[in-house]
Amino acid sequence: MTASTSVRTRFAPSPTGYLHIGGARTALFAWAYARRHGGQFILRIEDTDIERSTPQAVQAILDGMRWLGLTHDEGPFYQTQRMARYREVIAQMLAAGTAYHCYTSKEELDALRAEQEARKEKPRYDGRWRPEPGKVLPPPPAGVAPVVRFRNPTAGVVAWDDQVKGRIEISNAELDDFVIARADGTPTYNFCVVVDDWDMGITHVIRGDDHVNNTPRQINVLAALGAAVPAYAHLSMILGDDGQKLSKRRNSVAVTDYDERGYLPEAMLNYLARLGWSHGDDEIFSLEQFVQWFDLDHITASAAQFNTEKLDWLNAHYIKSADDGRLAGEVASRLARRGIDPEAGPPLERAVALYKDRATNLNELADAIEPLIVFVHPSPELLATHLTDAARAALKTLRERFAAAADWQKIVLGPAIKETCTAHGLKMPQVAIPLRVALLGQPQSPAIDAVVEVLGRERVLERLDRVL
RNA sequence: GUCCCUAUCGUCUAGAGGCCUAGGACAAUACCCUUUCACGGUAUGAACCGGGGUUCGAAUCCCCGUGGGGACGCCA
Repeated sequence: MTASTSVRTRFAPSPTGYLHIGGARTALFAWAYARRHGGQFILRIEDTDIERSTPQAVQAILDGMRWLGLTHDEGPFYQTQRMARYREVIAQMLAAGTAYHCYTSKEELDALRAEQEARKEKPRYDGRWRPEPGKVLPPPPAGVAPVVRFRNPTAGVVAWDDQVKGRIEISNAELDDFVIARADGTPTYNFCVVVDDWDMGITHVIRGDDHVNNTPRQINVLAALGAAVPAYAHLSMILGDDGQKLSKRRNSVAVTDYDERGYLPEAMLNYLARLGWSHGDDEIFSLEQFVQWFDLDHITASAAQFNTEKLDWLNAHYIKSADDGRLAGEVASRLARRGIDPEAGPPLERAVALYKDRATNLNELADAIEPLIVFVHPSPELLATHLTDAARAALKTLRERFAAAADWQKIVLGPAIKETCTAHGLKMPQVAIPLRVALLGQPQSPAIDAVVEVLGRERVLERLDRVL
């Protein structure tokens, strides 16, 4: 393996809510890129907005990352713990003249913005406190704490080769001198990101599409600092199932909601990997395979709509191929949450093996297995349609055969059912369906001999006695 | 309003000028398998946003529209 220059990527959520689907995919791609190149993946918590950031949200993000198995190599770093560093850089910039104090009040700014909007112009700071050669600045108003603004270049263009979107060029004339430190001295987001990416040696910034417009500003600050400019890859957003922006009202946005809803993390990972990225016609692949294949060249530039049906399909696939012991554990905890003792029924591993081919999620699997544990007395309707006199007679015969069966195994139970059919002049479904109804309270189940076997003799006889 | 991004089946996508009468997958439909329901298998229908260029040739390149998204904060 060629020791490539060490790649360093980061995931930098702000802890104002849960780890949502879009964030999870961003994290996955940044993580995979670092893994692919034997680099480092850094987790950074952007909590400078103290009003909205909460420790619970930090924990929720950590939980989501852990559920997906996206482990970081460094961090988590917290921006609130790096304030001294930001202040230091701001002082340097002030001294170097790449930043300056601005005393414009919020009211003045509002008025300026209103004027510009009235003139149908793009609202922006007009540079009234920006020092220029030969320009005489007014004396600072007394008692006004200034903000610090970045002295953005006025000429030329900022350009970068976005790894997803291609070359993007923005004229400096479009950019204004943005605030890097508030009047109270705290640094702002666009500034912190730059210092952090610089200090942390980030080589590839893989982040959401919504940051494209911040990129030219960040590049300018990086240049003012004499820092190297990382590569940028902007991922387009993920839309909800309905084609609308993801919203907490309509969609499950927290990635851990999917855990609760019975999805396996590998299904989620596979789905997310394939949403906005492709490797030819490949649809199903492991995380390991994904890491080997992942590259920035095959990321889609346009927004993608989340499709629960496809996620369901992948989830069903991964459930089918999952280890029975693991599934039994998942089902046991889900049953326990419903107040059902998972030990009270047949061995869960055997039940899971019987049902896992037909479930699209773990909750459905638990639903299917529940009647093996808790007897569901058939409804009067089911009794009336299925437990006809002929069926009852056959089931009575069957009960005796089951009671006398030498061996409680499919190979003897299956023939016992078949022979009972013949003896009563009935077709297989005419006995099998009433038997399902009697045993499980429902007319559908996996192969009836297998169900009878897993249920065990005692339960089968007891349930037959209760119904007949 | 200004700037930026974006546009292939219902959905996710393949496609980087001829391999495309556009491929795969989910979903849909039909059939097969079957001891019911599923699973599985097979098959079918389904798309290059519109208009101009460039070229011998365009889904692929350029321009203009249109649609969608984003940004324009002492939010992140």
